Amino acid sequence: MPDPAPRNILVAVAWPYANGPRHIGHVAGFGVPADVFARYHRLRGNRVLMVSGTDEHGTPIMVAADRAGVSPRELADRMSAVIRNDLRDLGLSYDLFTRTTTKNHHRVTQDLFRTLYDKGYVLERETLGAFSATTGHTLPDRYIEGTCPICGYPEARGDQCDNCGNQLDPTDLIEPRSKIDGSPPVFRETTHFFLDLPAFKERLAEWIGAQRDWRPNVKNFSLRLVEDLKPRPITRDLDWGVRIPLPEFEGRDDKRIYVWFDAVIGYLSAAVEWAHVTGEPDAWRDWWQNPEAGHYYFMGKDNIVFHSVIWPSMLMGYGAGGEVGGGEVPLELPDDIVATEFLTMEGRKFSSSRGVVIYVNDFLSRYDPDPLRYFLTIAGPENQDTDFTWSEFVRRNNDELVATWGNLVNRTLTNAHRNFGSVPEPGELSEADRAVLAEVDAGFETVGDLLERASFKAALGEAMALATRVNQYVSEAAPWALVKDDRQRAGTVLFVALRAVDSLKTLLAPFLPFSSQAVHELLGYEGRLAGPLEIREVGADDDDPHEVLTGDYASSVGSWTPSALPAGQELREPRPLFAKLDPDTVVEAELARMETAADLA
RNA sequence: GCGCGGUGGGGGAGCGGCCGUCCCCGCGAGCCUCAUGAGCUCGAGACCGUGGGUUCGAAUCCCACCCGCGCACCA
Repeated sequence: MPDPAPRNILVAVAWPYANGPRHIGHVAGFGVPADVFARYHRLRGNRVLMVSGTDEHGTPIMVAADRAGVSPRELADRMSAVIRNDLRDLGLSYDLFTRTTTKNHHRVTQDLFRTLYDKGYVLERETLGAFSATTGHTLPDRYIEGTCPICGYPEARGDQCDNCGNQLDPTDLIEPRSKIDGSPPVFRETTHFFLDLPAFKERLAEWIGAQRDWRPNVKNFSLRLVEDLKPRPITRDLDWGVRIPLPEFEGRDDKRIYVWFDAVIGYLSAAVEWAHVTGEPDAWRDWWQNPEAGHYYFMGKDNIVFHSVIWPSMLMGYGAGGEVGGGEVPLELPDDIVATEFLTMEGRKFSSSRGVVIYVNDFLSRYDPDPLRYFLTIAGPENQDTDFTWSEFVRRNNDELVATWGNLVNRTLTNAHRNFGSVPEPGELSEADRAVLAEVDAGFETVGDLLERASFKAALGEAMALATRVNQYVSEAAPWALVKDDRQRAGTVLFVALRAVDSLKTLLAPFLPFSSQAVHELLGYEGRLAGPLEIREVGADDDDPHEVLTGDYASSVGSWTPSALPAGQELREPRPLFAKLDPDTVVEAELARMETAADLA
């Protein structure tokens, strides 16, 4: 297929909040789909910039820090490192995974705030706020509980009563108390800045209405939100967050920018930081100020509003303006907002506090990353909520990954390695030989088209169907029988099968990067398909040293093409790609582990 | 109230005629034996949530109801 000119693709991945380790539901939502998409586009020859980082400001981190007896900064440092390691171990190929506590991020956030303020999109309003009596900080509604004035339920939250379902205001609660320390909250007038969302209503409605490719849930939900927009606060009474860049707030420790506001700006600030780190400080503009670039955002469905309404409003309001933008070309709006539904755990909602959870690092301490990536793609919540069960995980691993793909690789390589030692020299190809190769080659088109459209489940299913197709070919051609009396023909069949496996390795590489690398090596290639990922320290020149997750993926760029495996290439000693799991022991052990955690919680 | 969904035993796709069709499993039978007891072939199994309607024709469009999930000042 003729390749069009390379496109610049921004893969903007939701920022995991650093108040604790992330669980597999989180990475099912933002991480794995985004990584599959980014890896595919690199293979396709496009210039990918995949950015994200840990989201480290706000009340929940202060609360968690308090509980742990450390400062917010210390807690954020600790959790950021844990999350960074988890994402690396899962093989999420960020070009830059940074943090919101960097100088660069604060600078970019302040520029956005300042510019929106100067252009009149920031309003100042008096509101009645709830404060912790002990710390004086803003107490978010969900951290206040008390007796519901409607149904008398004693543990109603400040925003809603879980018993009768009515929306509440924290001032409605009878005997309100802080969920953090039990003290009664103090209500008082406070001044905050608000983002004037209604100012963008018409432009948002027109822009969202014109979208053709968004998933229906995202588009309809967003259109509905736009009908009823209210100004939204962008500051809080805290001392942990980005400082408000206005003269009257200089040196003041009582107000900060609201964490959600700085978190969404991370997509931009991380791109700016990436450009700085790579030594081409303006390179980020190739994505952000380039109308030809594609901007793709990945998140769980609970985050849609920020990406389809609020962040676009901020971008529209900022326009070309500000110190960072430079005043000439407006910043690009999202092209697609890929929101994933929710994953549940053995029929229950994930809940860290109730022990219904499986953390990424815990999972990866016992199982390999590719089976998890496989499960989360083939059985994940792409279009509707789905349930993670251990028995289904084991089944998918054993009956699909091991039996179809792992076995194909193993039987093909074993036959070839044992009988020939290297890729056999083929004779003339038969019709069946050419047919199977043509079908696999066509996969680069079909799987690629599905990936373009973010249909990950279908794309992986298609690639797996091709593996089944090659299994059929191998069964029919039976090279193990041929080798006894027609060595030439056996060699031809194995040559065809090896080429098919080599192509499938590429087709599966976005989904299963670790095992595709293994196949690459077994086939006798040197070097890496992509990566490796690395954690390294940057920012020393800016007096702001911090660790980031990054990697060099240049080797994979443009290799989305059918195999050209040369005859004569030495094969390595085959070994199984995936571990088969014992259903009984795994399911029993994991369910017991979950029950123990739930009992402790 | 609004949005998304409800498809053989499990999980999904299909979203006006080719459809009760397709995919991954499970189940039954057979073939093969190179391969991690893996692979290949054939078969049984469904009132497409329920009730209405539109249409020459509906899983697919409309209405009502039932069930599940979600719904911004939480991050």
